[in-house]
Amino acid sequence: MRTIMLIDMDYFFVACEEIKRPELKDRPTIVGADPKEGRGRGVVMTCNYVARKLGIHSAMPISSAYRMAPDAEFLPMDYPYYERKSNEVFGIIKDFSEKTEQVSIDEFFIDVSSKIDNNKEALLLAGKIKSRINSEARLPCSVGISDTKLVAKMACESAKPDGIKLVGKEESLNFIWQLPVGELYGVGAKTKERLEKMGYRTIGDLAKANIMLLMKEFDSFGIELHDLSNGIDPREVVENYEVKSISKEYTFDRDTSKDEEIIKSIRKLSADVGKEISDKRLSYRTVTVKLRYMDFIEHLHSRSIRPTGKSEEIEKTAVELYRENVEKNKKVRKIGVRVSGLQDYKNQKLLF
DNA sequence: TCTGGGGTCCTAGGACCC
DNA sequence: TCTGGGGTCCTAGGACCC
Repeated sequence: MRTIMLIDMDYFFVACEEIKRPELKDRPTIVGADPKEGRGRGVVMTCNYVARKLGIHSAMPISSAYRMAPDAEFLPMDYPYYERKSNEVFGIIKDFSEKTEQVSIDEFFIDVSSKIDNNKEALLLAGKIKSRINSEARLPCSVGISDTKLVAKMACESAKPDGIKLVGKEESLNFIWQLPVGELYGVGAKTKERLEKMGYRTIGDLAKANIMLLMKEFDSFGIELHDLSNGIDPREVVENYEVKSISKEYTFDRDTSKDEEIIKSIRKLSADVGKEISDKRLSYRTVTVKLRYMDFIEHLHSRSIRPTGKSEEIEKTAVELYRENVEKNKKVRKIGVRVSGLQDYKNQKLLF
């Protein structure tokens, strides 16, 4: 029997800030875009539970949050700091098993099958991990435990905040079947809508659906939906080492069609991406420029070149792609630069 | 009311090669 | 009159996750 835990940090970015300034714990605190007196264009990344009580939540436009709580503490992202805290947490987790996986900056899987014999021991171990993260990294987290990644993840959701929830193999179907279909991992807004139109409201409805019908609507994704909704999820906990792409994006304060302004941003973004490429000693093959226009329509334009680690090539290619493709009659809202086709520069050198 | 930034994976058509 | 088949790479778009 497998036992997998998902450890998910509670309101991570703000919790990190609260370490530096404990007084924030009693105040609504938001990490995200600069609200600019309500004119800011970004969103809320995370907020603490004091802010949530006021109706604020992640992904909400920062201007709405500002309107709801103008006196809240609005903090900018300090990504390098959060990354350090994330690594600290991952280091603690790795003490408990060799089978670990970082899912995102604030989520980690750990397979503890070989460390425990029963549910009681699993809960005990989860408590130990949680309290070490609490005392050493000084951060709150929640833990979901089950025999699959899928159910561990969903159990964790219901454990939040600051909780531990174990869903045994026997109860796992009952547990997920009562949940709305949109809660299934991998089902987003679009798929949810299509599923509801087909008459499936809960994950249980989906589980009992005719697989042929699902395949007709979703092709191979239909099989996946059928499996997941029936608790079938053989995915292992595996640490994923290599990065596939690196990107930087920037949203203008106001939509613009000024070439100089846009190209200036492309240069800045290219330099930032280039810095990361050289810090990580990588080479890249493909440069992509992303343009989001004022109507929110997005276009990607990419070009593959000879593998290189040179920062200047990013800028040169990105500016070319922009000039060749930009739609002159529409203002640009957001610009992005991405590189992919990454390889260790060391290995790459052998090719020349 | 207005809608970020950083990622991953999948699909599909066309080019190109054998 | 009918115009291969398979594999891989490139580009673009879309859905999803945190």
